[in-house]
Amino acid sequence: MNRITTDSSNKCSTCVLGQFCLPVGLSNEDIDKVDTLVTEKIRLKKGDALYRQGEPLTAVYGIKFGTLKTEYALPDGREQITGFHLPGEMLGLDGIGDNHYQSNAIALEDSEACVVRFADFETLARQIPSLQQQFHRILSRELTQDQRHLLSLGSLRAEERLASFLLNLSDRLAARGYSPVEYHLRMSREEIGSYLGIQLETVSRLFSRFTDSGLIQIKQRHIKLVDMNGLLELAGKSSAIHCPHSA
Amino acid sequence: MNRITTDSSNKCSTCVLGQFCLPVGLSNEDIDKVDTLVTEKIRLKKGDALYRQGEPLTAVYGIKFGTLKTEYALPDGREQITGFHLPGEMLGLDGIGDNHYQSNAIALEDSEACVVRFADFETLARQIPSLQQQFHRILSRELTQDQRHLLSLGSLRAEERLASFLLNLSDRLAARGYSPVEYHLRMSREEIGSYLGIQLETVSRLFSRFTDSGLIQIKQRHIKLVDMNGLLELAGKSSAIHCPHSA
DNA sequence: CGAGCGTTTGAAATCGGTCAACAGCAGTGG
DNA sequence: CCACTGCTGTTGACCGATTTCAAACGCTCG
Repeated sequence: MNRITTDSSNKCSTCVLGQFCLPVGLSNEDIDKVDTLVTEKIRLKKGDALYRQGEPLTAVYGIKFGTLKTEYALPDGREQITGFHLPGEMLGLDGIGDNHYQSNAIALEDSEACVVRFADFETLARQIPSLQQQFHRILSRELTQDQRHLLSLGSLRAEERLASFLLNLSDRLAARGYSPVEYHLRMSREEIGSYLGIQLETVSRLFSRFTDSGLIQIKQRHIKLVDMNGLLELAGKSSAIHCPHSA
Repeated sequence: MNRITTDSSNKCSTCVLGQFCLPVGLSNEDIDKVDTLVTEKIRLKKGDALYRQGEPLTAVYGIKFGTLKTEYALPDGREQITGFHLPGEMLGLDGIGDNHYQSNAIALEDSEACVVRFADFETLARQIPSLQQQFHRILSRELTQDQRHLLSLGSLRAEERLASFLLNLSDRLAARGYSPVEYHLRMSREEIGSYLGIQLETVSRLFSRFTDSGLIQIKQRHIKLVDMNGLLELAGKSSAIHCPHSA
């Protein structure tokens, strides 16, 4: 991981991710102020940590590009992946509570994160109401996302969990301009399993089953959602656990 | 449920829950300002909803006394309880993201909640840095709490989940001045099961097993934690999923 | 006192986990 | 260019924790 200073071509004011990230709803003038806050970026290679459990919080982060996972590790070796994070999403928010990050954030591919120095950010948020509001919305949606995840782990069967996971990814990628039906899984079967509270073998078996049922095609980590309605019926026989999210 | 106007004897400035709620870290002068914001309370009878999924958000709430649960309902009838909430904790935060509450908040016993009109709150938070900071901390801790819950549902066995649930309650009650070893469960076996992602029969069986092992004594919903260390070992063979929380 | 939950307990069924073998592909170095 | 090695993913067989189904009990509240 290495820190780089943001050059002028690389500011929030020109970032296409503005619609997902902090600048939502800000005037150009206000975005310029945010630019003064975000003067640094961190480049991560696959496997690098953006931050680790226990480190003091100095900043929160916006993902510029790439994919990260956040995970909790238990002393006995087990670990739980609590989220996969795409460009425009914010990371490090769980560290605000006691000024130390609560989880590890690890890059699943080469990635880059914008550094938002948190103390400065709070000051600026007091001056720009819509920045403050957007930050509250982001935190709140993070809560909603986690609660949907809880619903998945607590109430759905393995099959349903995997289907809604695939649809959730699909939606989030689509919102970012990627194909909703065909994409690359940046995470291993084991990581998917951890996220969904099932074993990697079960993930693999389900992928095979979904393929046999004509729901998906999958080759390595390249997946194609063939029968969206079928997946929807599996996942959300119930509700749209996968749908809204980052606005 | 009925709304009542806060009388002067019932303000944040005199509330013993200040140490858990919004006023943490505020000067007396600033707390007075918060008082002007919280002019109303809602009294709930057991079973009443403080808010329901889909209702527009107008306020967030601080629990004055009582116990609430928050739950997600799936169209097919299944539901997931995402949290049990004690005095001093804030509710409704998941509604900030899109201005509509995402879950139902239901009283498990007669309870009372302080109404924090959200728009006014954001305005005041811009004027009082430590209020803003405390709000961020509360949101962030809520995230941490949910992530611990995810860890529980995703990585622990039924036995471990129940043990850490009991210890988590114990800690939170202790922080509020109640006995950490003996308390009243406000929720049914079914609600515990929903929260932990297991069936009510499993909860019941585990209580019996814990009793036989000399870990607890339980009569109806009155529970006594006899062997804390034993429970700790079960729950947190791994880590202290139950420990920190609301500061 | 009776109705109706909520809870306990047992027995049978099952989903998913565990263990194990193997296949596929990627990277390394001869 | 081709073994060699290691990691990731697939598949099978068996096992077991938890669920499901069912029956009975005992509070609690009208």
